[in-house]
Amino acid sequence: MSTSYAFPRAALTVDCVVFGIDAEGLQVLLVQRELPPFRGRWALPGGFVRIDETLEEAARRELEEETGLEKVFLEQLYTFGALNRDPRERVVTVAWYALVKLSDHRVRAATDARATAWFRLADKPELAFDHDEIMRVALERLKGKVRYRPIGFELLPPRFTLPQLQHMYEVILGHPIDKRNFRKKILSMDLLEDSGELEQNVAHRAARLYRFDKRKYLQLEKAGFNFEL
Amino acid sequence: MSTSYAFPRAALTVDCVVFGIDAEGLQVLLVQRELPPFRGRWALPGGFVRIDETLEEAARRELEEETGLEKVFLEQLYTFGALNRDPRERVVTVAWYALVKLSDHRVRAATDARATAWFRLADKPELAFDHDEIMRVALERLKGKVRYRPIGFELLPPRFTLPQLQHMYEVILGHPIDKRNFRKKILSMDLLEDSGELEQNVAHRAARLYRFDKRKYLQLEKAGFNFEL
DNA sequence: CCAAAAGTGTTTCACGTACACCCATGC
DNA sequence: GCATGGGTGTACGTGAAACACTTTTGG
Repeated sequence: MSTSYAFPRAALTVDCVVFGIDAEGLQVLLVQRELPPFRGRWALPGGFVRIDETLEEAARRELEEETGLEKVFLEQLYTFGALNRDPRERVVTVAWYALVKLSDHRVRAATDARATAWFRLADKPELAFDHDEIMRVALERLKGKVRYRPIGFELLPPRFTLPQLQHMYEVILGHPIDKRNFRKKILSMDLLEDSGELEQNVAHRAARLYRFDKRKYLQLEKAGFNFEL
Repeated sequence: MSTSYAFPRAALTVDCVVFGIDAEGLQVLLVQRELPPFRGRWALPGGFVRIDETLEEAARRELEEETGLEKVFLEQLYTFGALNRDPRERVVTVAWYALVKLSDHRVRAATDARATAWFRLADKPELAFDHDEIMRVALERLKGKVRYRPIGFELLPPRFTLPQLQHMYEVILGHPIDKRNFRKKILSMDLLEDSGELEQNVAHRAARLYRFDKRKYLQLEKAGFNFEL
């Protein structure tokens, strides 16, 4: 590093890939651009990093401003710095991915009037900038990480059934899982607490509701335990 | 994103954690700072990103300028943006980690006269800025990734012995590995090509030299194969 | 011939995988 | 009573882990 830096500087932004899940599969939260470039196109929520906020603060602020989401699970994904990823000027973006409980956020609740919507991955439109590429990387990361870290629970409500949990893994990993083997494995980790209650309003036998015991997971992790599949 | 960006901008840098390995264990390549802040302290090689180069180009350029290293294995690590990580002003750094074949780079070969040196992880000095933190994250990443991606070969010469390979894993993972089980497993992957030649100048039975067959690995990977431990 | 490290097989046990039927509920 | 999905157990095979001695080479 040299002492001063009188050269032109790249602009710095954050962008967030927000995943949710429901019976139809994985969904992403997008916002519609009101201004050029890519006016009217859908894009990842995001924006410029202010000089007095950290990268994570910027990501959370933009999420809140553009989509109304707060206190979501958020992890840094990758930083994209291709020269012409923004047609206006040099912009480097630090991308993040977020996992939210879709049931809590079905309805738009942002403070401004910007259009935001959930899209199924399958019928998502072509996005502005290099946001399709960012989404691809985010999905890859999610697929990889969900198998060895218990982050999938962030996509489910606080109490969930084993079929819901299994469905979440099937959707993300992209292949069916044997029901008995899945239950055996996940229950053998001893990380799920039986809430004692049952699903309501289903037209068939009601499933038990479980809670993920994060406290116990963190203890086991310290002791060398590794969550897997 | 808004249209223009008249606000003060953070400066953007890259920093590289360069790992090498030898009989004594893992080593990191550091450069000594010639200018304030942290004048005289050791730091990760790195520097400002130019407006007309990508992040990876910047990382490779700085590596070459400061340490003479070229064409090394390089992957993005994480982007650090704490508010006061640089005492002068707001600086966001995109950190990378590199794996090099130490044997090729024992000797300093950079074009400028800056002091650079390899340090064993154990007796590395306290670094400038938040570079200790960056190194910690890099080491964690290396430990995690070496088990499920064949990146460890980047630390070894093109032809290496099985004891060398095993030693590399023992050093990075931090625990001893059973020789017979290790050989059985690594050879069963069918990714090592026997060069037909033997180690030279050793005071004991010479070991066979193998090559990692990257071509075959890439094929198998496409077919769904997963490297593991 | 001694030191030092390379190389080699087998047994055991745990875990992953495959697989089919009964149960509870709402309509 | 029937449709729908929830819930359960076992047998088999593969692969991880534990473990000790012989071989080669240089000094």
